[in-house]
Amino acid sequence: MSIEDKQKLQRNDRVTIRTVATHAGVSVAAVSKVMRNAYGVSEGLRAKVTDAIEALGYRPSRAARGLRGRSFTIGVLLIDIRNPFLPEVIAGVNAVLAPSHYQAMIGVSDARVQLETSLIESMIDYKMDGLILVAPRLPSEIIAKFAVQIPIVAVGYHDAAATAFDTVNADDQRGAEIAVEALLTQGYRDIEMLSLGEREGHAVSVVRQREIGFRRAMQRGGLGSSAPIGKIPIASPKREEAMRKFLSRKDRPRAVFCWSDLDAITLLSLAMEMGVRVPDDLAVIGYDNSSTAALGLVNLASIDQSGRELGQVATRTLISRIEGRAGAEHIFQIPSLVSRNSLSRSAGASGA
Amino acid sequence: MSIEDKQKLQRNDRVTIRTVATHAGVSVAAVSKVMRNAYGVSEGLRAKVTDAIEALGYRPSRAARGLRGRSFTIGVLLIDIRNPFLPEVIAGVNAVLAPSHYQAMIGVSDARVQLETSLIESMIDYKMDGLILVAPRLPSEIIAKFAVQIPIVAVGYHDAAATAFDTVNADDQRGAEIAVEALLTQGYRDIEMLSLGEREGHAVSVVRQREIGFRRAMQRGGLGSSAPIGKIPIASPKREEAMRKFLSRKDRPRAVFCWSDLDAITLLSLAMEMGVRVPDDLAVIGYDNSSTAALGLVNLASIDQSGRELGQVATRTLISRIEGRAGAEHIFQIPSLVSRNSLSRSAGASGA
DNA sequence: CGACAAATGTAGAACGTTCTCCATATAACG
DNA sequence: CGTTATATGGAGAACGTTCTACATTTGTCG
Repeated sequence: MSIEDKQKLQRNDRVTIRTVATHAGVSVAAVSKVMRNAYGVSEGLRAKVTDAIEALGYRPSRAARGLRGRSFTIGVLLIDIRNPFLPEVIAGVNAVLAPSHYQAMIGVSDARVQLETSLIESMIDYKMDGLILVAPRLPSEIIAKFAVQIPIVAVGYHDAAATAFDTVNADDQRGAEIAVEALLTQGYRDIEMLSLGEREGHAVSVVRQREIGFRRAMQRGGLGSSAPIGKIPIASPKREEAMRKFLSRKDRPRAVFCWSDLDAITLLSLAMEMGVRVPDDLAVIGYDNSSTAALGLVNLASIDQSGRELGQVATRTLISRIEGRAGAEHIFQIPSLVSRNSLSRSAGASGA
Repeated sequence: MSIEDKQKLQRNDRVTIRTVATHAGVSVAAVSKVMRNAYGVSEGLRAKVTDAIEALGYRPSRAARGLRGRSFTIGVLLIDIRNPFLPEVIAGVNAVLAPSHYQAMIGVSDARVQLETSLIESMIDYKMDGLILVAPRLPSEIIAKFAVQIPIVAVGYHDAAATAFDTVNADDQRGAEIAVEALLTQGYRDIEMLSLGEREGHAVSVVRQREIGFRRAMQRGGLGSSAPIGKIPIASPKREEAMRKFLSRKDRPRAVFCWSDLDAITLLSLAMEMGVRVPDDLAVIGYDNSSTAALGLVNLASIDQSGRELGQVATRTLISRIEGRAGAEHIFQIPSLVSRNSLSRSAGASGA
């Protein structure tokens, strides 16, 4: 070590890998080896280095790491932070990551394709080790293009044909079927689905999948000819308006399946205001089994897809890919019905 | 440009600042100058460089940037992603950041001090340009220590004496006062607060502040001697249990102020189950004015503190500090009452 | 025309890691 | 003892930026 180096050490207070090396009386390369527990490190060396790290409170710079090797960070991209289902996914991700040396950084795209793209690029530019995209809006080819640069797992994105990236999904078709079957079992025949309007065209989207499942189950139940699907806009003023219109239709169905609890709960609320009794006049099933649905005040039957578990599985899948797995995996989880009063008075709060 | 450089360009496909420089026929330093729009760049040079960037689709590596200078990223630390108030703050942050060249990366600490610390350290190690901590659990001295290394703005953290970092808060004391005043105006005298139990001791926490405001307003109303504050645990089984116990007490108060909508809504729900009529038997005011509170089904009066605005203000404050402001700022916002049926039948859904 | 100032562009040293060789020490074997 | 394998540690070149110091050109003024 030269004299200039020593001087530098004095005035600059940041503890770097070099400080550790000096303190432990070993080379920089040795410290790096210990950090990454690479091959060729003796017990003695390891001990010396670990002690020095401890004593100095050394933390490797992620920026510098990213420049050369891995950054031990995985990026999570959320389409929207307001949908209460998504925080569940995050919780699952964090649960798996907590004991590891990885950390999650989250970006929120607010459903804007451009922001989504630029966030993904940023995460790549940070040299993150992998990405979990939750319900991305981007077309499959684009995601595949990014997947060349960084391991990617998409959650809530139905594209079992993708070869460049993995997908982890609840079986949304099956979920919708389960909802319809439950309504059929209760004796309902006059069933409609309320889906998400506007944009959101791709078949990859969970919403489309639920529509497909809805149609199939209706068909099986002998109601194929009339399986109407209404569209509810996302934006707030129009949204309530569309629901009010639905509720006041005189050919209003006897039962409705909503693509998300978000809509189902608002629908329940408006129904109460307008004097439509649930489930007597109208049975309602939602999707996601959000915590609000479980409230006694709301008591909404819903399809449970455990976002938490989805997050956990996605994280494990991503890590396995980071650590070398080739070949895409496409994982499905089977959702289940949580029966509550909005489906049938007798149902109570018992699970399915 | 040497021959080796040319060869490297061929096999390595990453577009770096060097690629751009070669393509534009200028130096690397020149490109960097244009990127940072630094002093000493002619129109001609700027044009050449911008064209090259455009043509090559160049994106600067954040990792490399972080190593030397700024990374144009700001970190946001959330204590919890499930409280629906927090996404609002994020929305505010993103709104301010969107038109700028900054981006937000979010970390979730799940209220665990250790995870919180390590996330802050990570963000520093990433050379992020600044941090927004939302309702951090860390003591002020620790935050101050971090603030030496990176500009910090704390949101929902009451420490107007802090000199090392800025704070942005809703005036939680005032919010609680407003709630009590509203109850007093409705003629209630028998008022209790339901606060957050367990941990969360510091006076910096919003919860403590609301307790202080509650006590003061009760005192002013001549009810100083009896301003009882109950504690509700966070964890789920005990939480409902405590609320049930509260609701079935025979000396149950006529009105209650809950520290958060989260609790108020569950309370409303249990009240319905147990046959306690709201507001006739029990008036309820919550805090945060979450979207669930606004549902007709719930109809919970609440104190609105606009998380969105808090996020916007915090972001602007942080940026001004990043760009050189010294001296701490401590900003307050005044919350307002949103009156709804849980306070008084006549209230309807009209604002305050 | 000479002297000085201002404007513009460049070279090259950081920044803090990782990781590929390479050097040395030790062990194993005939 | 010489040879070869193996285990251990180190030197030093990347990685892609930023930014200071300097060189060059152009402009201005007496």
